[in-house]
Amino acid sequence: MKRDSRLSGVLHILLHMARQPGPQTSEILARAMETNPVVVRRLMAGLREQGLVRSEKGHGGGWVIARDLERITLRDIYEALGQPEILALGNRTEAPGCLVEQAVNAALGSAFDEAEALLLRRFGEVTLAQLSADVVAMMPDATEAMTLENAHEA
Amino acid sequence: MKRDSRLSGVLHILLHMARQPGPQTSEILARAMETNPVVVRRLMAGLREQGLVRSEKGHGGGWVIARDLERITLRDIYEALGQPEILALGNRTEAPGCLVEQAVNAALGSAFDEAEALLLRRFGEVTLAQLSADVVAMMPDATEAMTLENAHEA
DNA sequence: GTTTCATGTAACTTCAAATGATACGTGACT
DNA sequence: AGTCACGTATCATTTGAAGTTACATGAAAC
Repeated sequence: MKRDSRLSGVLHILLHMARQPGPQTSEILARAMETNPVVVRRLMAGLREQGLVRSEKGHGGGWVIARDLERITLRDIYEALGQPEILALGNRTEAPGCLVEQAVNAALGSAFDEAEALLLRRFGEVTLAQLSADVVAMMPDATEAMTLENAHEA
Repeated sequence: MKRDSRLSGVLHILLHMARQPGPQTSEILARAMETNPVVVRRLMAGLREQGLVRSEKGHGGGWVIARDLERITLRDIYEALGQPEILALGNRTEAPGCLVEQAVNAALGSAFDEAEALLLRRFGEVTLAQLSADVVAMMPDATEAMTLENAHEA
């Protein structure tokens, strides 16, 4: 099964936006992601509804982050994406009549729930500001002037 | 995408087998699972290779559990299934050149790894014997004589 | 006001992997 | 020999993400 990379993708977009002043177009962001502008808009639509970003049409339009980076957690973003399925594993039947299957569901279900809860807790602890600082920390001095245009040329 | 229910399914099969003496055919087990005998054989193939179950052809043939229930953990079974993907979420690119994406991968990746490790640890702590005891504990006295044939009629 | 730019969205295609089903071969028991 | 049951290849179905095309809407530039 192909893994859902929407969270990964949208974080990539947001961190690039955070490093650039002014609005960024879907076109530019899509090039950075090596994908399609429509994919970018689709990803960002949920974030806009939650007030995390704003978009403007026409000349000089594009996307801007609408909240302090310190006040946006990965969990906020995850939820704005519509809370995609976290686990690839699941129970066969949700409400089985068979007692055996009920016992299986109970055992697996609690393990699944714990793993999901752990991940969501982690997401809630990480802000965009931290991630953005991580990027700077990873940069050799020479690349601190890295721009959106050359970031993906290597 | 649809969640992978192989672990759930194979546990259901094994617990039914544990409650019945003698070999069970794929045909019988498939009826209990409301699926196809071929699906059962496919699920069980990995378990056989790991020595968790044995199969015999011909008259009187079928599947039997080949190890003490106390000595089979959910993790053993998970691994016998070929260690299916646990998380539905993942990184967009595995080895990105872009520093921004590297930072995203590092942050998400460690959270993903922790969640997977938690689930695998849980799996390692649960044995088939415990699950089988859970089933009995869930049964009203009247149903303790439940058989494979009537377990799914309700 | 018309052109240009950029988003908003619907509709379609592609892709991957589990699941389901059919068919046929192999080996074992009667 | 015949029947039973597993072993396995092959194909169809299903589901949702991802990619693409097309066109409408609205804003700025001219």
